[in-house]
Amino acid sequence: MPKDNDFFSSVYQVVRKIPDSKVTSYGSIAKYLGMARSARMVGWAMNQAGSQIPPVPAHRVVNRNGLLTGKAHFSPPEKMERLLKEEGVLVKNDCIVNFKEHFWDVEQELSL
DNA sequence: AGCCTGACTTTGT
DNA sequence: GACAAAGCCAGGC
Repeated sequence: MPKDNDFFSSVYQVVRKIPDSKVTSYGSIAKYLGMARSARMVGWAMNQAGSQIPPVPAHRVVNRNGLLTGKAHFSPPEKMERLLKEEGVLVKNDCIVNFKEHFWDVEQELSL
């Protein structure tokens, strides 16, 4: 799957560029890649993130509401918010506190 | 081929 | 402000 791998690789690269204590949304990544209407594909890509080398910090990717929608897909679901807390991101009730402050806009940070 | 599901987002009621 | 529906692409059955 070389062709599709390119899209996934792009997602992984962007996610890896996310600095500590920062998070982003699937939509931002998708839009940056030109698939603004396919945020789900980003999530699907994250599904393979665990199989990628090096591993992708998928815990820094959340939905538009700052909700840890993908935490259930982690090895232990608690690992996601634990990692976020370790990086300085407060998580409460599976939601990121001060999400907009921790939000890392791909298009903005990468100077699109 | 057809239908259903999914780590999303936006819009309309 | 909350809930429902639609749009989107890919994969599994």
